[in-house]
Amino acid sequence: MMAMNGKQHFSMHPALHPGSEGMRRVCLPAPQLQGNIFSGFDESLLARAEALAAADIASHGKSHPFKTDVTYHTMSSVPCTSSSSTVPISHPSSNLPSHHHHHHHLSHQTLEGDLLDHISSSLSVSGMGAPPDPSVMTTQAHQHHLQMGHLHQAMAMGHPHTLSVHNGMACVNDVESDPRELEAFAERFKQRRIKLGVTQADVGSALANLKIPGVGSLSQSTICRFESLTLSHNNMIALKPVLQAWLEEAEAAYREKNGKPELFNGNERKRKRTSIAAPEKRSLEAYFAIQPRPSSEKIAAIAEKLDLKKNVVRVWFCNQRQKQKRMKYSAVH
DNA sequence: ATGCATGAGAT
DNA sequence: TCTCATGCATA
Repeated sequence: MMAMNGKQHFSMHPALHPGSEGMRRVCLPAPQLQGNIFSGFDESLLARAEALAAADIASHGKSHPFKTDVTYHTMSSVPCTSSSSTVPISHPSSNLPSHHHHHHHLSHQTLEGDLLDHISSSLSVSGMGAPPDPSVMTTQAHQHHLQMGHLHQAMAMGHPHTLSVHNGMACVNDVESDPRELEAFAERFKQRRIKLGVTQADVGSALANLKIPGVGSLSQSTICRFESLTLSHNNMIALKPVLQAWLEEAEAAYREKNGKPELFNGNERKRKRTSIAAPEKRSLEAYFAIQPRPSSEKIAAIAEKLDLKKNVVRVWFCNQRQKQKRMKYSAVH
């Protein structure tokens, strides 16, 4: 069940962001300086990675007749339907279909296997979704929230509720929410949301009805990710008060038998999503294992080898990094 | 529930 | 150009 989807209000990006003063960043994310250990010879490692990926494919016994299975559709962003263009449609379609040139000089001559050892180990690590390099994650996912000053302000005013600030030493003055607290809340939230018979999409739309300054609607995706804790720690912290506010209001309305005005629905969809074929994806993962942050040149090279658009590869790496950082069961629990 | 993408702001 | 918060489209 996840049929109806109808959200399109937005307008919370600018307000949600830190603003411009120094109200946040009490603690900065851990500086991820890794993967550079190979900087000297990552070129060859990249080549090896690909070879490894290929071997991996073979070992899986499902080699493909043609590796150029890239099945990306071109996205045709249809402006908007005449009626309500609430969507900030202004995508100048920054996707310039720069046709790939053919002049790569990436020597992928698998020479031996001395390096394969540690490559494969790192491969298996990242491939299995294991904790991504503790040196980068540990601190990152624990303490530092304070992000949307506006949001917090609004929440604080609307709800003298307070959550839990009984700590020996408070960071600054913000709500101290540890992972467990969030996890618990997320679970409660989902449970009660379902109890109310409201879908994730509904919640997202309904948020706009809260009239909280700087808070607009959210998508089903975001609500879903909140419930499953697949958002960054900061994001979770920021969204919690808002969702909590909604929950309280919704339950109050429920008791009064007041059906919440569900907003409207009516969204035209027209857009195809790029899909990277399994073989290519495996290669990307192999590359990522040894170099999560390839340079522009390397990205270009990889893109060429895999016959993917450079931008697609770049975005893939960005998303991969994000996933690696997202919460869930990070470290401290 | 998740993959690929956009955009604003930070570097 | 990257990071981060989010979203559309889709499995």
